[in-house]
Amino acid sequence: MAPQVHSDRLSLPIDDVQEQLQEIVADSDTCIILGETGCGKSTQIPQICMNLNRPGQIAITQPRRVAAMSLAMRVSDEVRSEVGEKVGYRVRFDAKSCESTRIMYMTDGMLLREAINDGLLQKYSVIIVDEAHERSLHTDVLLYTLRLAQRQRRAQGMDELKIVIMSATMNAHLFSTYFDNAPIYLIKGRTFPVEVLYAEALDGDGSDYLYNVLIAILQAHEQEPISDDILVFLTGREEIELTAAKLRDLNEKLSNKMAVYPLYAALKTAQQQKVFEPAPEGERKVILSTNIAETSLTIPGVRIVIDSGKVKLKTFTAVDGIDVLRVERISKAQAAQRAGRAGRESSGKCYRVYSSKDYERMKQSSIAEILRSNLSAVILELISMGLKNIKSIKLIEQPNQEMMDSAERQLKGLGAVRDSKSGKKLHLTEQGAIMAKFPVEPPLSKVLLSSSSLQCCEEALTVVALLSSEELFLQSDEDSATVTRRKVSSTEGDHVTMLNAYALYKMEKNKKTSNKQLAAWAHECGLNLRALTHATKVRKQLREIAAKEGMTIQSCGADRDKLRKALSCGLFMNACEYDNQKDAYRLLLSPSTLVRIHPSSVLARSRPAYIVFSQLLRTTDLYAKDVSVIDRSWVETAISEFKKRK
DNA sequence: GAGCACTGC
Repeated sequence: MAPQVHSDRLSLPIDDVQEQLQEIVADSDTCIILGETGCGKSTQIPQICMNLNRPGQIAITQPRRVAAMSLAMRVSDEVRSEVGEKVGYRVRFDAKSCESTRIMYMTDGMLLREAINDGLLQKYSVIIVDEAHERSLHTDVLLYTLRLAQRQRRAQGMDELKIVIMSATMNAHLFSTYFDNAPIYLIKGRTFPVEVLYAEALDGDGSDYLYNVLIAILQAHEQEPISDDILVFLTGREEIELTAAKLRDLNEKLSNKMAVYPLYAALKTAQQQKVFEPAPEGERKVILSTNIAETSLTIPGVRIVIDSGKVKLKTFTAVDGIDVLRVERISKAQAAQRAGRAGRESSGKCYRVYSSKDYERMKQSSIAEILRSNLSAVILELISMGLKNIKSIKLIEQPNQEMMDSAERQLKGLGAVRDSKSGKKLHLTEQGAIMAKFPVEPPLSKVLLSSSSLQCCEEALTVVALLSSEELFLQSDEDSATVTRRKVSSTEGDHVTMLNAYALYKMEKNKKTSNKQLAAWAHECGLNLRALTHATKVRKQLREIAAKEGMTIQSCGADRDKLRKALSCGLFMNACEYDNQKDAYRLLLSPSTLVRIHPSSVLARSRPAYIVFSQLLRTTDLYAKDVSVIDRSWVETAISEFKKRK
């Protein structure tokens, strides 16, 4: 029986194939469903699965929170119940569900967390992985754990775990191969044609793309109907603000005006929301965006896309353990995704600010996140799920051996895992088991763990929560911000400075000022309120885990040495010694690496003999971010033991 | 004295 289609929802391409889909899902333990944006798969497939009437919940995962929540609301409407009843959602810090919830929308990271407690995912009969083509780190790791869970449940004669993978029509063979040649079913999409135009004259010229993009904007503005909004893809905040300023200048001389809107994640929420408002009468909306507009935000009214062909990408290099952030060429798949943003509501146009030959030279698809990330958290999670032999890990695309070794080395150094007597297997240590419970990078879990015995857990929780959030201090020229910065600054380093700023925020919040007043206060102080509220939630979650794991939660009061000792325990691999001759720092574990303190640090102008930092990033130079002064003796033992093992 | 793309637990 085909599910009932309510008359108050618009017809979808998927409606014509409901019965075939139900058959496919019923007949195969794993299947791949391909469909372009707008075909209705994210709302309809879970309902089709529900009609199979199997016991257990149906989970459908999304890479982003907002998508999980809004899809749950839409489908609740369709089945005529309130969110949290038949259809619910679960994301970090927020959930709506009850005993009788059948369909659960959730982030893939959330399901992965659940898998740490129950590797067999027994409460679910069907798990649908949506947007699998995005290949987020969480999606890829989840696919691996699902494959394991399905096999183990089968081997133990338990209820079958049905897996449905949903993806756009790219690299489908990867998913199919990974799941024993699972059948692929294609749903036709409903998108509008987008005309693609190349800048052939720019063949091979990558030198001044920003200037070329500016010209393309002006050209499009001159030629295209004024009612068509323009979405421009650039790489980062700095060039977006620069281009915005130039366009506003040029505007003075134009008869048809442009309304320019910058758009990037670090932008204040209120300013982000401006892109959804209509432009002033008679003006054309021009949105200058990072790739936040590629998937996370859809802006209505866009009919013209201008694509720089560039993206800023972070890549982890295993040999030296350094994250590199740099501007790179996008892939063909990414170019298609960007162009597609012009055809959401009607036909559109995409100006590519590069030649068709340059396009041909692009990679077919982008390098998946799992191939360019530090894998220590992933490996720790898998080991805590019961995996003993990390050589047996088979991800959908396998990171190279250096990446795996680097993760193993880091985890051993932190005391989270150790070799078995035979040397073939890895054992989770007692510490490691607790570390895996915290949703933070392993070095930071180690900081938390160490803080328990060093009697400074309250402080460590705050610092780790802040390190898991956005940048705390905003760049601000206002005097009031400089005053605040000076007030909270500590000669002990950035971590204690963050702690002081957080204390200031808590004091202000206790005055019970309204949210509006709090925002005004934060702006005045040059503090990022979004970071502070997020850190507050993270801190609460971490504190609950710490309590549950039986850790001692105490405050060190004014004795911040204890906090810096705890930081040293988790971050000892990032300990540095000052080199007078080079006027730079050398990593104790890799003395040939020269590091500088990032100019945003409170220690940028001082030269303490020994430091630890929480992040190393190569941009124009190799910079240590979030730096604390330490005593060499605090890291001595850990360093020498690490060297011995090597 | 330089700027951190984007998600997520």
